[in-house]
Amino acid sequence: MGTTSKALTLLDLFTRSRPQIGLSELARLSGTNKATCYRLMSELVEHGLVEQVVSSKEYRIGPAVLRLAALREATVPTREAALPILQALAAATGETAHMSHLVAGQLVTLSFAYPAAHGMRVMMEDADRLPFHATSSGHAVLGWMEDAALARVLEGPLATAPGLVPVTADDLRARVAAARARGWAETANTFEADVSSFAVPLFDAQGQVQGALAVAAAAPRLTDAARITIPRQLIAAAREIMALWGGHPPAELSALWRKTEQPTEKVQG
Amino acid sequence: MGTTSKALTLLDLFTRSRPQIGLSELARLSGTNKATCYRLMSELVEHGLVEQVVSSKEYRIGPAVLRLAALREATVPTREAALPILQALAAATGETAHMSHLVAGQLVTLSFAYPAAHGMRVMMEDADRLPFHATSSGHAVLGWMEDAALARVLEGPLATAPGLVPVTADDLRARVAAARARGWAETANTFEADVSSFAVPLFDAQGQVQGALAVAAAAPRLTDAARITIPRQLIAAAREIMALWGGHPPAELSALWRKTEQPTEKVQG
DNA sequence: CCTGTTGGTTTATTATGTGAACCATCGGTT
DNA sequence: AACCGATGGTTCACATAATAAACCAACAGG
Repeated sequence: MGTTSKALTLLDLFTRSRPQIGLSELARLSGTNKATCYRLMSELVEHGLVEQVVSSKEYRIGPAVLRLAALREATVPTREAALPILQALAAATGETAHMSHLVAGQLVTLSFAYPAAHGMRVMMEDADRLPFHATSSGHAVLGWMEDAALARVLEGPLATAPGLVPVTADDLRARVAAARARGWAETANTFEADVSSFAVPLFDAQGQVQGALAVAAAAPRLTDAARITIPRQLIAAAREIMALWGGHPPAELSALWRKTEQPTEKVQG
Repeated sequence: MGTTSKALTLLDLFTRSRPQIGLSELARLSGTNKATCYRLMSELVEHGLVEQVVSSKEYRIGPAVLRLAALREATVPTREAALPILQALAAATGETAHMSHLVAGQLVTLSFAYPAAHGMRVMMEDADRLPFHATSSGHAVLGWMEDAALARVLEGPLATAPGLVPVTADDLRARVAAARARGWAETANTFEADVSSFAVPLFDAQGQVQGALAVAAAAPRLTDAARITIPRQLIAAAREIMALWGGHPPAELSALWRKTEQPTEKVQG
């Protein structure tokens, strides 16, 4: 592995639940030598990608990423442009909507919107990685990635939090297949308790999966009617978002979506 | 120089005006070998910090920075928290307000706000680096950094755009000294034509300069009254922003600011 | 006063990154 | 078509730069 990759791997260790990390812990987590780790972090600090808290000497993500992010949004406005659509989706469904992106093989929630309607909401945190195996977004994207992607996930841990629905390998394969066959994915109580989640994949101009659009609904108030309308609203919103990007779903998915949107029409050979 | 630093230097080449760069040009700009450059970029791509446009093969900033930026804002909400204050400042002054941060020795505009009032506005672009020598923000921060910082700037080019006020070395020294002596900086026609700019430095909890808060006013409509009120409004807003961060100006600056805010009171020994 | 932390530094060893030269491909000119 | 000057990408001998282990000073708790 290249040295640069090692340094960048260190960045991946910073998460929402672990935003500041000391040198020793960082070395432990990354499996690198402390001296190595120190040097790498020093270089990251030098460029502002990471900064060191003066009091505790812990490291945390630095201000340079803000410039890069602003520049990214200026060149490829994926996030900001999609936000209004996300908000409309949240308003229409009355549930939390969120969009996640496939970055470096991981699924990262980058934007979300809450409905104004209900007091109870499914809360989301951005900048968090979603596990492929336990989220509808994960299933939705896996359905349209190379088979190797699913294989990689199956090699990893498939644990769900205690009290939630466990996911076995066969289970996951079936869920991903179902997501592909149906055009959208649905999960319940796999990632968060009492949350039912619906998701569709998002594609770029090259027809590559880029991420997923999802609605996370409070299970107790999920009606049968909502079970039918939410996928339709998801599909409509996904189309809007992809239109912004110049992306489009593969023909196969497009056909599935049309069936979902117009369930009364029979497909005519 | 470490390999990681070289890779990160490549990231710095992407700017607002040059958001996508091909391999050869990147190697030229960075002064590295093409093969080296290729390998470094490949590693950056692998981690999503950079992505390659499929059609042109050019590189651009990748989606991974969005996660990092969201994480940064979640850990240290400098930008988002200050935004309302910035907007209030823009509204109060009727001019464009912007905040820039000192990151890795460079001054980067990270947020700005426009006034609703006037049709004519000084436009800003975020994620752009401000030249120290030609901006009031630059003078403001240089006044409170180590002398070496000013020395470094004096070593570099002091050019201004054609038609604008040129800045000599002595000039710059005098301007920085004035900014320090007065507690705020003021420039006219050095960075943009017909723009007068006012700025104050911002400090963190350790008393280190972190950036600058500035108001960029359209010179034609700048009244004598505004010349007096804008610095006061800047100071008030800077105090608010620093309060959010837990920062505070050094005692010397604090005293200067008090004099500016209450110009009628005589300082009593 | 011992023990286990922490962040940080030094060293010889060696793995890693490097630059020059090379290829294949593209788009425009002659 | 043949040529030119670009481009992105690859190869390989060589030297620089990264590494791991051991060490240090400082701190906290028992």
